[in-house]
Amino acid sequence: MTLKDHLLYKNLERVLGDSLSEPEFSRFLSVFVPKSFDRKCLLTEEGSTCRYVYFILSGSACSYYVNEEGEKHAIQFALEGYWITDHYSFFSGRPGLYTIETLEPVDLLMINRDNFESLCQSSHQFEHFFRILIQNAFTALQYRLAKTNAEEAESRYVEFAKSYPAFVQRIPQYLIASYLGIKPQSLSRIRKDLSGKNHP
Amino acid sequence: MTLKDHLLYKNLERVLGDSLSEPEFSRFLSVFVPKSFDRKCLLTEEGSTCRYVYFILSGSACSYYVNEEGEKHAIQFALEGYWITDHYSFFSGRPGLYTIETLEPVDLLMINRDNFESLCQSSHQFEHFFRILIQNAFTALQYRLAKTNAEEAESRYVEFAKSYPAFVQRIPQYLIASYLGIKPQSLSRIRKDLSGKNHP
DNA sequence: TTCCGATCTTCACCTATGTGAATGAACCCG
DNA sequence: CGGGTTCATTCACATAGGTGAAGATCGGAA
Repeated sequence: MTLKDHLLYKNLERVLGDSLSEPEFSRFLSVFVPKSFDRKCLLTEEGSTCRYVYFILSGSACSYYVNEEGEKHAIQFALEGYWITDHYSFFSGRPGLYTIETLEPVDLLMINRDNFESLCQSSHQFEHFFRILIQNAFTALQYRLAKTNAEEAESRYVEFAKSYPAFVQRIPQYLIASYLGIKPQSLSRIRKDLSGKNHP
Repeated sequence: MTLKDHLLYKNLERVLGDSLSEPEFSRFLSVFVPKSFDRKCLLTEEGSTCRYVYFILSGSACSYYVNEEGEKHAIQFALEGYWITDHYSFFSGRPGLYTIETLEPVDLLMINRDNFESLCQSSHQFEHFFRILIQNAFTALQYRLAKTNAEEAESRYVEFAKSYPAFVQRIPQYLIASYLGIKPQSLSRIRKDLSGKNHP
């Protein structure tokens, strides 16, 4: 089990290739703090500043927006190997818009704003990594929004289930429903209709 | 009229501050190609690779997704001082998902992928700029998606009109409707209801 | 094992938004 | 000018998805 087997190393390697030296990665890793949480813990809460970016090593978490009716609307799901934070709050320092909650017991690595910005300032390579990371996230989010506005709930669910089968297994359906912009009862109805279509 | 009055300089300055020297900016500017378009020109088209990132100097443009029914769904509007591209296609080199069309006659600057990537590789400062740029775009997009899923059409329109009054002036309503995820007739109805509320 | 809270399903009914068509206003471009 | 195209508005009606309530299921805590 070397440094290069680290889940975080593999994550960086996917963008930086093998130009990432072990000592450099070691420096990168050293500014992250490891921590574990039970399920149903809040990593950050709407209204409070979100002080960390989290990298999930095991377990799962979810960020969500709560509207005036108190309904949770999932923004992002994170399994092992995923990054998650309240970008708005983390980068602006302002009170958070979203809440991040663990869905399963979680092991993670966290980095605060100062360390994040010094990593980026001290190393062009790390800044490049985070540029690509957020660029990919942006691309995926834009596609999701296009589909949300252009397609019906049923086809959004079908595409979601096909693209993220692991989420369907591990994330409660009422959160998946909110991620798709519908109510749990509607998702239930859609799944019933679909099972009828698959076994006619 | 010096270099520092350039709309693009001001755009960079907002992120980089005055650490951006004139010679550095000059080098940045030199890899952009200026071009003008009439209204209703396609800068890039669904199915073709999007070869450029565009920076609008004057006029307006819109990127949109076309679903199977042939309906246009606005992704982004761009006025002077805005950046626009098909991120997916530009960065992956794959056939585009979106179409970008000018809404008014446009003057713009365009940069291709090779020049974009060499700028980022040759200068930590420029890579930093684009990291922040996309990070801000991501943050705004995430908020928009949260609102799309959590709020009704009327309040989405009210917030949109308040946040982007210039868009309401210059962008056709059927595109604003599609941006909000509704039909033009529904936006028309919403505006009628709102005018009733404002003048009771 | 039993109980309790959390989640999922189903149903009957409701409403926000979609649909299709008709009309009129605005605006190019000849 | 003038006629065609594009866009906004309105209306009557249709429907996808929401609502509220009632059970059904299931897993964890005692």
